[in-house]
Amino acid sequence: MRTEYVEAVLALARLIPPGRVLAYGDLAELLGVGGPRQIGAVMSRYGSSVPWWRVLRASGQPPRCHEGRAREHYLAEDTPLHPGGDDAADCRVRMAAARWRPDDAAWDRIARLARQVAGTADVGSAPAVRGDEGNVSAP
DNA sequence: ATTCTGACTTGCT
DNA sequence: AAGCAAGCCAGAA
Repeated sequence: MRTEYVEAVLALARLIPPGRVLAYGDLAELLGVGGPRQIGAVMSRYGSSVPWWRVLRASGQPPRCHEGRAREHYLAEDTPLHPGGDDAADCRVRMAAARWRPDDAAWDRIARLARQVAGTADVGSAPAVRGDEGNVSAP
């Protein structure tokens, strides 16, 4: 696993604002390299220094074996949680509401990171960004 | 080279 | 809603 990839993943994780989250697959898609499992591998090994709880499974479940610690952060950051489960260790984040939508400035940084991991010789291979797909469906 | 494994996803019961 | 199977991407044995 290339160092630049790790750095990019960690940098991207750091970009996620408090109270918001992103799925492993989202990070992989944003970087345009690798898959969800690669993100998971990076987070597992190097994620301790970044807000790892803001990176979770697409289902809204926190990383395995870290539900308890993750939940404390969610409560502290007012991350939207599913009702009911906000009492047990199996709390789930409401992805529809909590999923981070990067602003223009963030997109710029993300594109920079993507270019960085794609190798210096890429021809504007920005990630398959979806400009503004609606994912915030307010219930 | 081949097989196993994993902080994953998706689709089908 | 919950469990299962197959896909997927890379690193390790």
